[in-house]
Amino acid sequence: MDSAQQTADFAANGHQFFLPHLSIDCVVFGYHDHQLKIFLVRYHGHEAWSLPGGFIKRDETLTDAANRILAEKTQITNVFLRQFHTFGDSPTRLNRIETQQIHNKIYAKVNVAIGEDHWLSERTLSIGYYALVDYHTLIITPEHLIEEYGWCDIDKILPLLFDHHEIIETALLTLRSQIYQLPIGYNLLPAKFTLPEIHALYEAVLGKTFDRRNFRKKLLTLGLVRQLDEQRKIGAHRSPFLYEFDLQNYHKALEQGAPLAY
Amino acid sequence: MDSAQQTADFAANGHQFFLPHLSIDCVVFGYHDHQLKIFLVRYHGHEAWSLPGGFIKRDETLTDAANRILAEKTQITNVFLRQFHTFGDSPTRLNRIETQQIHNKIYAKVNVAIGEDHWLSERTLSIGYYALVDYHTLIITPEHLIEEYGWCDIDKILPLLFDHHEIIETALLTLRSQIYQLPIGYNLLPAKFTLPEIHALYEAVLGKTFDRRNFRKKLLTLGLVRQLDEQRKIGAHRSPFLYEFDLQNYHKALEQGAPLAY
DNA sequence: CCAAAAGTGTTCCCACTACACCCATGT
DNA sequence: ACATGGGTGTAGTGGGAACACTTTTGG
Repeated sequence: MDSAQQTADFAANGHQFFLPHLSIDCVVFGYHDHQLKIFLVRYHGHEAWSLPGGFIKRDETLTDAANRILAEKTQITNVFLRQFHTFGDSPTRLNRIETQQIHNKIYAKVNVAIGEDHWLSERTLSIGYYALVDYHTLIITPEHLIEEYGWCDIDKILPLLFDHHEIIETALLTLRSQIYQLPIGYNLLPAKFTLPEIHALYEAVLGKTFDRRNFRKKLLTLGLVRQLDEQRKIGAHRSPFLYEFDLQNYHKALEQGAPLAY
Repeated sequence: MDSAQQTADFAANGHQFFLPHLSIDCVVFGYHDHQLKIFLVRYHGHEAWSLPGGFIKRDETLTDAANRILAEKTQITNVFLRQFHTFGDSPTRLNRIETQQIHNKIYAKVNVAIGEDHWLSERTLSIGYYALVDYHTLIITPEHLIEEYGWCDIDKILPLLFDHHEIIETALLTLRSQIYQLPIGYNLLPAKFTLPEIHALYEAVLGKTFDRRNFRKKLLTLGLVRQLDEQRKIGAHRSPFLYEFDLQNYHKALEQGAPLAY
């Protein structure tokens, strides 16, 4: 956990180590209980929530920065992480006073006043990345300024700071359009999963329903999954078979594009 | 045309009006003579060519900046212009000395020395936009520092500064993948065009061949084009029919996505 | 035995594919 | 007449879509 001192240092000297005017925001998608979810944080001094994000070090590549920021906030590494859009149109981001006030409230926690000329008050464009992670493997590294964090259902997104609503909206559209060209699932499901599980995942992500039989046929035809000889006990009902991804075919599909479209 | 004085002023004071660390580069696609082409410029002091680009004003939205930069360089407005990726991984861009030297050579033309601490020597990420324009409507506004400019065949791209090769490569991949979801053509062809023309355009963009009959069938089935009652005289051969886009269906397809895939 | 969830096969149809001959025009 | 390029139709097939009953399991 960052100490108050470290946090205050960042506000005072961060501009020496990080590029100003640019940030990275991560839309972390998880999946649980038939619902697509997004990981959000709430900073001190605000009712509104935010996407986890950070700044780019002056001597670090953009890709490295995105992975580092995600790892810092969630301890997740080696994850599906993709840039999807850069945001620089929002009126809030153009307004220095608004930007200053937002940061000022946050840093009040460590008794740092963010003035109008502070580097954090300057206009900042945000480079959006989205990640697909296993809902369960998320380990949070609480930062000093974060009061609360958690998963939020995709259809019950709370009020957000800046243009984070637009960023989530765009990320979701990107995810939905890329799912037609790329297989997903490997990053959102446990290693072994049942057909109803991956079926419900696709329905949750795309927001529509698919025929069970056709869905299975398609996955097997594409060779994306392999049926195992095991079943899962789910209590009072028939035991579903377990499946696993065929990683060879999966990665081939990732590279070449393999529509799982209906 | 920018005067030498204005250009020198930009180098000296540009950082007051523009955001540092960020630029916009435009990949302008045109189409002519069965070839997909890209508009390139060559700066003073360099053999290598560059994409037309520029900086974002401090009080201007990102979208406005992209349109302004394209308009400044090419006089083109109201064009299909889309952000596709932000580049920040290239070693050249991380290397301050290389960046300084490149700018130094350019600005030698106006007798401005770019030092190691000059704002133009700082690390800059580039936001890539691609545009589709009519090859013939391009009117160049020669800038003081530009020695040469012109269209370059997509498969004969010359040596380029920075990571512009990677930017073009990514733009082309984006164009090719989006053509499967979005109709193009309206921005690359004259208002009235023949079937062989749009057919050859698709072949040039996607780098493969399509059956003439199936291609026409698909376009008409989708309702993207309308056959007109006119023909074009093309000299010693049979006169082809003219077609025009059905803008209503065209825009519907742009919003909803309409694969023109084979 | 009942409720809840999972497993499974067939038919239809449309859209993609492949394919070749005739027509118009200018020289 | 001929060379060049443009126009046009049909038949086959494979993949997506629609559709309902049976099996398992625990209570």
